[in-house]
Formats: sequence, structure tokens, C-alpha cells
Amino acid sequence: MNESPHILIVDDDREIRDLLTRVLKRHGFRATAVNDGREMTVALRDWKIDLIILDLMLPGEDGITLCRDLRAQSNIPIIMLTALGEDSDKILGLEIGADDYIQKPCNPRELLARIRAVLRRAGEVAAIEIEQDTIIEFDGWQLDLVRHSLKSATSEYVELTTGEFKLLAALASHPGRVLTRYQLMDLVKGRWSRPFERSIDMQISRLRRKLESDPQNPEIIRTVRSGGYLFAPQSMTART
Amino acid sequence: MNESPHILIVDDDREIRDLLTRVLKRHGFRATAVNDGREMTVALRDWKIDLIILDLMLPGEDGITLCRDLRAQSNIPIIMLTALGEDSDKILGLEIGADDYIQKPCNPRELLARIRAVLRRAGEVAAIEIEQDTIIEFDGWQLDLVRHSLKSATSEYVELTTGEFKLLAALASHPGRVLTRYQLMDLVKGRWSRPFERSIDMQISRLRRKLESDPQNPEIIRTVRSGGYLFAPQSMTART
DNA sequence: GCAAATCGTTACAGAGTGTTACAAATTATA
DNA sequence: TATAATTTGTAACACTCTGTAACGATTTGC
Repeated sequence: MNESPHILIVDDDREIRDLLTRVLKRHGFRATAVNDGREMTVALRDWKIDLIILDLMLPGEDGITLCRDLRAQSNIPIIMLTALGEDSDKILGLEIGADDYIQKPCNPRELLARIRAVLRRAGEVAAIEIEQDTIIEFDGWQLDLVRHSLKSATSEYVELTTGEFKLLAALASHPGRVLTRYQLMDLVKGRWSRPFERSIDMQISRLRRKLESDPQNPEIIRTVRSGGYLFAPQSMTART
Repeated sequence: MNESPHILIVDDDREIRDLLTRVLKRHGFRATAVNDGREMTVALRDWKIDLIILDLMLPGEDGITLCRDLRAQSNIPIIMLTALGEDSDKILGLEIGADDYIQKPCNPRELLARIRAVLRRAGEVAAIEIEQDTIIEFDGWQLDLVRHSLKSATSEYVELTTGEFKLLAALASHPGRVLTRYQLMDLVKGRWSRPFERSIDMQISRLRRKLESDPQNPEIIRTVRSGGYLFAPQSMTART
């Protein structure tokens, strides 16, 4: 999130590869370029790729096949690159599961804008759908999202302040995902006041005091250094 | 997602509204059309909208302003509709937070394809992503990739720092493969600061101290001289 | 309007991490 | 085989990031 995204370019045209690599690097992305599907597989195994720019026409397996196969096993965003630009091709690409497509020759500014749009979309956090009356149970606790109440394993109600509740709800709605302070701020307050605030940390600290059996070694809300916080209970179910 | 998606059209041109509504309904979507931003707000309050098609040029508040405001408070996917088609507008729309844009007059097939692509993307995000293999077992150890925890053969939790956990996760996700320091850096931090850093070595050393029965003669994390490191436990299974 | 509760900020201590330095191990070379 | 060059292991230290006490500001409830 705070590091630059690594983009994999798959194209058999050396010039395009070099051009794209250069443009992307100049704009702060990391870029790796490969020739075909086989090399792509190797690159995906060896690197943590954030986005793939995939040419439609490739030697060996073509882009559409690759795109479909990729989609079957991962969520890495894909932008299809096509020289054709006929409607049918566009549609085919999108329905195969690409997140966007771009026509060659492409305006670098547009390319960058689309890359950013797709990355932003992909980076948005997955959340469990918060229905009207959801109760989230975790490690014996019961968090009632409607009544704003928290009940312990021994059926005692623990008082949460509004801020504490919102923060816990935000975390519990994204189990197993690291949320940055920025994201938490956004989820809790819908804004980011100032860059170096510690208010989230403070609320986390207060929450842990109420939630964790040993607040010094938190098990439910874990810290990810330079990352944020992670809601990771041993067990968890959500029901309506 | 079990009912058909409800799409809100915001456009001041009556013909476009009717055309789009008809096309969408004919293809199984629910569609509501409104005239401007004010009516949009009302519709959003009264309906559970799955996607908004938003005209760039509107009476009162224009589409870009509306789009930015919408994004500030919700994740509803937005497709911008524009008659202009100039690059600068496209880019503006996308960077404001729209998920896609379409030029008028538009081919209905393309519109539908884009709507489906955007909805698919949004739907994926809503589903909780449970990793393929959340727990990796090796030589008696249990590494939980979601909870960031490591349990020993005697069921004791061993505290790992964030950096140690990430490095171990990177190694354990590529068993039997030699990973260069460069690759490990990429997997752990997503970047490579300077060419001759020893930070990976340092973290390996710290990990071995916690993991290996005899850290001087490591069995699990092997060193490959001039190569990197290799995760090579005697036994290993991964499960969800 | 007032008291109480809640929240954000600051400050500082402590934990985590990267860098440097040097010793030890390994490999290349004489 | 002896010696030099390269590479790795890790202690020590500096710097960065997080936890939280303390306190003042703000909001809530009456």
C-alpha cells in the first residue's frame, strides 16, 4: 500500500515492452516485462505482482486464454492491451474478466489514469456485507452492529463508547485483512484529519484493554508494523 | 446479489434516460432514472442501488462533483457517461473515482458488458476473501497466514514480529525454491532499497533463533551460498 | 449551563528493524 | 596447501514505529 505497485507487462512486441516499462518506472511504479504466457507464469511465481497489462495477441497462448486462466486462480487486476479496438474484442475482453482494456497506441496519461483507477478499485478493502441486523461472534464475544453492544463470553455487557464501537465494527467487518490507519480513519470517521495523528492507536489501545485477556500480547487485534491493524480472532461467524 | 442489480441512471436528457432504462430492463436489470443530483440523493436514500450511471454534464451540481461526493461516503460503483470523449475528461472522471466511463452515443452491448464488468469487480470485493492456504504446517510448526501466528509442536505460541512473520510467510509460500534476497525483499516489503543491504540476513538470523532447534545448523531455512535462502522442512502440508 | 464522559494530542518509554562492523565460513587463486 | 577474495552470521548500535499515561479539548446528557 505504501510501496509502489509492481506491474507485469506481457507483450511480444519488444518496443511496446520497453516503452511501457520506461513510462511506468518514470512514474514511480515497478515494472517487469515478459514475452509470453510461459514467462508470465514464471514471473508470477517469483514476484508479488499487483497488476498485469496483457496483450490480446500473443505467440503461444493468446491473451484471452491467459486472462481466463488467471481469473480462475487469482484476483490480480488485469488490463488488456489491444491493437484492434473493435467492439466485439473489447466486450470479449471485459467479459473474460479483465478489469479494463486499452487500445494501442495509447496515450501514456490515459494509461496511467486507468492503471491508478484499477489499482484503487482493487485496493479497496473487502468487507463482509453489513446487513441491517448482523451479529458478529468472535472468540466468545458477540458484537451487535445494530444495538451497538458487545457481550462477553460470560454474557456480560461491556460498555463501548461510540468511537470504540465504530472502530471495532470496522475491524470486525474486515477479518483477516490488514487495515491501515488511513483506512480505519476513513471507515470510522469518513475522513483523514491530519497526517500524524495517533488517535487510532489510542482507540486501539482502549479497545484492547476491554477486549483482550492480555492487552500486552493482543490476540484479537494484532499490530502490523508499518502496516496498520488486523482483526484476527481464533473463531468468527457472522449472522443476521 | 440474488436479486437483479438495481441501477440508477442520472441524466438530464429524457431520451437517454428512457433509452438506458429500456435497455437495462430488457436485459434483466432493475433500473431507476433521475434528472439531477438532488433526485439522485433521494433515490439513494429510498433504494438499495448497486451501480450508478452518471452523466458528466448535469444541471445544478455536475457529474464530477457528484462523483467525488459519492465516493467520499460510499463504495457504490460509478460509470461516468460523457458526450465529450476528450482524454482530459476521461482522466478526470477516472481519477475522481469513477469505475469506468462510457461515451455517448454508446453501443448497448458495450454498455452492458461494462456494467457487468464493474458489477463483477464490485461483487468480488464484497465477498470475504479467504486465502487458499491459511495454515501451513511444517516440522510440527503451524503458521497461520491470516492470524499472523506461529504455534510450536507443543502448541505454544511463539511471538513473531511483523517482519519475521512476513519473511517466514514468504519463504513458506515457496517451499523447496531458492529465493534470492532481492525476491524476498520484494515479497516482504515490496521494494528493494539498496543493493548491499543485509536486512534480510538479519531477519533470517532472528527467525532461525526462534525456529530452529540448532540455529547454528539450520534445518528448516537453509542458506544457498551466492543464491539466497531456501525453505526446506522435512515435512510440510498446507490447508485452509 | 454544568458535570461527566469521551476523545485527540503530546510525550516518552520500549519494542522492532536496518546498518555497520567484524568474525567465521566458504570458495577462488596462487 | 597457503593465501586472498567473497559471502554469510550476528552483535552492537541507531533510528523508526507503536503503546499508553497524562492532560486538555470537545461532546454528551441532563
